[in-house]
Amino acid sequence: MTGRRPTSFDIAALAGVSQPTVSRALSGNKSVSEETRRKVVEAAEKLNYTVDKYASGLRKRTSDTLALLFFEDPTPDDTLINPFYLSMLGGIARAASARGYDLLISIQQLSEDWHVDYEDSHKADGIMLLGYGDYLEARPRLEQLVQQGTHFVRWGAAEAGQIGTTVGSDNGQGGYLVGKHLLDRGRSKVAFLGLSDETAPEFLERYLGLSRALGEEGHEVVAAEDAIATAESGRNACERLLDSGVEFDAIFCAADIIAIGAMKLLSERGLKIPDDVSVVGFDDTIAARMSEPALTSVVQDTRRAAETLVDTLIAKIQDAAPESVLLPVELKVRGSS
Amino acid sequence: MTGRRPTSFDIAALAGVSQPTVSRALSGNKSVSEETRRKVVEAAEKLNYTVDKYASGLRKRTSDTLALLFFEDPTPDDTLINPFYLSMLGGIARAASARGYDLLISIQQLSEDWHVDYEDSHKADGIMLLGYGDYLEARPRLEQLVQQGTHFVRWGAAEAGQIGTTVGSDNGQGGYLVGKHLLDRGRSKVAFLGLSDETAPEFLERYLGLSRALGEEGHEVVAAEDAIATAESGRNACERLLDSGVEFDAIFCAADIIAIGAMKLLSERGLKIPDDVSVVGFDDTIAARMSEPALTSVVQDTRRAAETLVDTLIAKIQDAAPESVLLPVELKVRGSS
DNA sequence: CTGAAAGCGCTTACAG
DNA sequence: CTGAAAGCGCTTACAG
Repeated sequence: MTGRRPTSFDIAALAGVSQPTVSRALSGNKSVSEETRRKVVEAAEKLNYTVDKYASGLRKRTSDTLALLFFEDPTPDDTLINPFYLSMLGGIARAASARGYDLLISIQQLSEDWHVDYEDSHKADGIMLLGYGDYLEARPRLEQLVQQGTHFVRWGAAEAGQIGTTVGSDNGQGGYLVGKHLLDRGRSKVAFLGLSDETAPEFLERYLGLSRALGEEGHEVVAAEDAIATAESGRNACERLLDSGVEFDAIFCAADIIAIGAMKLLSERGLKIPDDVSVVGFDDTIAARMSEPALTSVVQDTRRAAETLVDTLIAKIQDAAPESVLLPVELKVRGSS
Repeated sequence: MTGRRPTSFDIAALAGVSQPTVSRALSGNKSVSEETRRKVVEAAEKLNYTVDKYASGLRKRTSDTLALLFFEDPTPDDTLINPFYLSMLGGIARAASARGYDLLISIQQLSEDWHVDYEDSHKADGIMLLGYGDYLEARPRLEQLVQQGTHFVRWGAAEAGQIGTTVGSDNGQGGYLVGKHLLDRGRSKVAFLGLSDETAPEFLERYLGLSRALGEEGHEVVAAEDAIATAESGRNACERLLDSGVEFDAIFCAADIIAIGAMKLLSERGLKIPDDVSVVGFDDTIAARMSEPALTSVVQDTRRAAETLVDTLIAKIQDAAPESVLLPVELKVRGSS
């Protein structure tokens, strides 16, 4: 550091006003005259002054910071964050910044004691939870957050009975669109790769949506193999599906990354996509668009999702008690179906 | 929010000691007796107390926070961060956390006035710069950082003449390994997709490494088409390459994501990979491993890169003046070559 | 090994 | 519209 940082007293001296006036001028306080504000801003620029976040945070009792907690999928091999969550990062960072908040990031294991951090130690005014998978395991912790009055918003399944405020895509509608589309294409023996129980509520909603669409035409899901959001897991699930001998003419994967693994196995086994099997994913990631053939997928509006998440959290911080939000999705049909 | 947060005075009262002793006990100060520390820790746990980051930061004049600045590639269409940088995020977050630092994130446009932030306003003790592409444009800003005494470490090209401390992969060695490998496979008419000028020093190093390997056998790069790190750009560059009529039997793409786009175009044009054209990428992303055929690529050790970046920055913060670091790379041969 | 005192750099009533 | 005063919750010399 070239000398010490300038403080508001240095600015005050240079501008010929008192120190509190510097604070008022720079925070946009209405009562400061334009003339005074101009002098202060000029002095601040000259000395390259910025308000000390820690002093200001201590006094105001707010941090102007949001925390983003990524929860890792419990992958056996490596520690991986679902690419879709990662793709939301940019939008969240931008949205937070546009609204005057800094963004603190942390990667968490579901097993860790994450509830006592961040807002408790006054690092953030509120918390966003992303990629939180296992509903049952985390339930007590979410309840504790609610009880402590912590401001938080969860990304994920937004169905009734969820704890706290949630922002998420309309997963049920997504699954339903996929079912309708496959039926349109003359495919009625649809298998599902993903989790279809309460441990992964988003995947479950997608499954139920598919099931509903098929049911309307008198069909049902012919098979469901468990897969978590990794290509490896998708590949293995697809292998179990093939080995089970169940007949199918389409596969709906609960995430693109699962579909990527499944498609790779299918082509290794000599199956043609979409002639022998239609494949559909969810998330519309880059990998999906670039696969061969390009993957039909359910699009979530990442930018809007990110903004909604941030805005909802800020509303909570301001005690506005916002509702949970369900964002519309869209089906993007490509070569794989 | 259930009442006000407890302070160190509350803990002191409960533990029957003075407030400074609470601070000492919790910060691990050696002079506190074990007996006293135990009482304090017990009281702190009982009241769910954590040290206020803002008060502590103000007093200590350090923030125990690192800032990570992502620079977006100037994509024409959408705002995208190179997937490779995103893949480093997890490792960086974990490494920072393991060393007792919080991590602040920001997405930046190269054009913005990013130097006056973060350390200036005392939000972070140091800054990591990732995905910084245009060397020439950013040079004056980096020089200003150095001049201001800001603690920062850059990820990227680590060749001589770079400003400040840099941590990066041995891109030259990577390009060289690719050249050798292609020659081994009997391919000598190698085209390059990426940038091969100073605006993208990492890409340039990869290009030069390839060129050196080919040169040792009396060959040279047959063509170089500009591409930035997006699939779209890779596709376009590959199209220009094909349309140029230049003969080639291999393509080295400066990033996997470029290769993904190029491979897609090649197969649309009916070219077989690797029979007609070998394709090699750089970064070893998931998309590369999952493409059809799987992409030969240069592997950067992401975890080690992330840890080295964080450790180097912490060393700088502690005024240890660390050297720039060049990390070894490895070639992962797969079906595409 | 522990306590009393000072002060980090701000913001916000309180006066005028 | 502006200034003098107090205080946010800690950490760190300074004593003892």
